Amino acid sequence: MAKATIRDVARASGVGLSTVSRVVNGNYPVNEQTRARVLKAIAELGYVPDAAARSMKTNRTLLVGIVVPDISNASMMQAVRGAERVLAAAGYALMIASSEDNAAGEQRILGDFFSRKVDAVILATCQTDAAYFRRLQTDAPLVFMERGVPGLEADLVAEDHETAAETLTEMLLANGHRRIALVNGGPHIPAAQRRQDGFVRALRAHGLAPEPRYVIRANTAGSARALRDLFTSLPGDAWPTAVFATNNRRAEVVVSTLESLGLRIPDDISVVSYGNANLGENHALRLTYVDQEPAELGRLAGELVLKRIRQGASGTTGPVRMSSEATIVSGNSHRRIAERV
Amino acid sequence: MAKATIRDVARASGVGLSTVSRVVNGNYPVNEQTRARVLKAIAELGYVPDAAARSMKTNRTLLVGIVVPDISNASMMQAVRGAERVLAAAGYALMIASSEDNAAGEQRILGDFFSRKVDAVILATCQTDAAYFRRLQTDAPLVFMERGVPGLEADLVAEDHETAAETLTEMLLANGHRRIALVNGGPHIPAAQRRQDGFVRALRAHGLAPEPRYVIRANTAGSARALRDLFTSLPGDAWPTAVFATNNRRAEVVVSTLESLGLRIPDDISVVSYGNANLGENHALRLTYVDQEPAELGRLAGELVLKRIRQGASGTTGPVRMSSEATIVSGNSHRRIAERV
DNA sequence: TAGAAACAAGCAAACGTTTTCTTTTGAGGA
DNA sequence: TCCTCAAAAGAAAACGTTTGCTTGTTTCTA
Repeated sequence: MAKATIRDVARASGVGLSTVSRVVNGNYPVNEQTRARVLKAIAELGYVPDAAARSMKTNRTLLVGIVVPDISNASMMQAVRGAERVLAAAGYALMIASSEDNAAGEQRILGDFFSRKVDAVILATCQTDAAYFRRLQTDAPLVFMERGVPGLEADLVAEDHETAAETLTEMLLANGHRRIALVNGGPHIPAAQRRQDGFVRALRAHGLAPEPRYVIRANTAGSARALRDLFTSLPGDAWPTAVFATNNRRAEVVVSTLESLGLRIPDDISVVSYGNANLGENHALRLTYVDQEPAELGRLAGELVLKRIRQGASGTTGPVRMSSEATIVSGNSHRRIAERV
Repeated sequence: MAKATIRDVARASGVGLSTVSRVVNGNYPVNEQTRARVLKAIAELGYVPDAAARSMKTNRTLLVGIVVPDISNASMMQAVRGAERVLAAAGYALMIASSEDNAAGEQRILGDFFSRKVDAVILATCQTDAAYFRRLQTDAPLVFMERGVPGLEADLVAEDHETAAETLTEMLLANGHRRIALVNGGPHIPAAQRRQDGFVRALRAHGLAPEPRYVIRANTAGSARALRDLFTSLPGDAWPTAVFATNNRRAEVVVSTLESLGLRIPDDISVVSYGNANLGENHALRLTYVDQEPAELGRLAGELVLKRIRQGASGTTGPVRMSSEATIVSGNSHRRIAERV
């Protein structure tokens, strides 16, 4: 019961090696009777084809590598799960490694993956060396997830921050809000910038200009302070009627800051967020937010990878950019207000 | 620049194939001069050994499979991360797949892993078929994580629920508490039973018997109701002075139930928990809890796997059971009370 | 100076498949 | 009855390594 090889099966069923191979792979016609004999032998010997030998001949490993900055980050892992679902269904297994948000680590991992001849790689990169990736791209399909590389022509699957933020802002505007505060991350964060662009675009579409006083850009702790300052420094009738927090951590501090100022949500002020925040089991508030659906993102990445693998070197369609559609989950943290003249 | 083989390197540097192999693997002495020549050729051709061919000869893939029920479960993934760290350092890559808490899925995955000749498998199983696993064990080291299989002699890395619960209870007792309520899951959950055993053991060690009225066993929603009933049905001087919630979800409902009863934590009642609960960004309460340290668990699993791989078939030490040490994180949700006579 | 030991490096045989090419077999048509 | 043709199955050559065995070249000892 050590390890049965194709040879053993051939001997046991009295056929040649090629016949066994054909039965296993089913890519050539084989007589029904002999097929049955072979299958029986396979079952009896518990034969399982050796993946290494097989991929040496076929040059395919049925292996897809995936690199993420942090393997314990929940949203990343949901994306991985989405990708895993579609890849596993197609017979691909997933190799995973975490770069620990470290360019050197990422390169080490990619080197390992490529020496293992993965059929493709999904990559949430933490570096921006376009030349490096251009070299890699020639070896196997490379699909970027979540973060792209400036100046690199490559497949990218990422949420559409701008449109999502625009849609959410749109909704506030449609609910009569005109003075909307944006609590956003610093300008060096690309995603933050894109979300702000969407926010501004929605305002502009309504003929409004973003009011600089209402736009906060700071780290999470700074955001809390700035928001408090905003409310304490302005007269009540100049207060924003809604606050847009651009990520979940910010949403949490926004809620607690507003509550500590004695404002009730949504009666006194509406709050919406990009991404769902955890307000705690007991909080009655259910946030209105843009659902990021990382699993959907992963699914897209997985399907793109499959497509690329099937295309092979041929039919080099140009790089593709895909986004999951932004959906808004409506909670009870916002309300319609009377439009002011 | 297609794909350089060892043959190309040999030709380019004017040596035999074996010499190149020896340079690459460094397991045989080779003249310093020729080694330099070979290394130069390797660098120039961008030669990378083919993992498939290599593992066909060596029967090692440097691949470890890991199966979890849910790839997006945070604590599982922290464990995976812990394992990944130590395995990556030893040159092993990780194949991951999620069984979706489904025995058939798990077997499909394991079949795939074994046909890929993984060097070992780490498994958070969701099935209990000991015979099935006994067969698998002969193929490659199999280390169970978190959940074991009754009746199976196998390596198991799991938290020591009993000791951890005992230690936490111990701490309450040392703080003068004598009437401690346990809010626990149903009896069919093995981990719940073990935690309760630890709880009881600590009480016994102090000459106390568990008071049945104080022990709640129900699902999360039922726990909330039962706890409320407990307090409304008992006279105030028979109330527990502390509540031990056996998991994070329960801790959350325990806190909200107690608060809704008008009890202040920790002034009126102490609360401790097995595992950290998320009380929300804004809650001033910081729970006292047993830290489960899943990453540590993963690290242990990874190291055990490495040990098993190194042992090979030889030195079959009996199956090992390891646990991470239980550490208590002390928050402000409990306090010392005056001992009663 | 001759012979033995020590060291370097090459040859070739695996490892377990897939696949091309060839052979065998049986059936159908003339 | 013979020939042709299709279908089925076998033989053997890869795929890119590792490694046991062998050969060739030094260097040291006597």
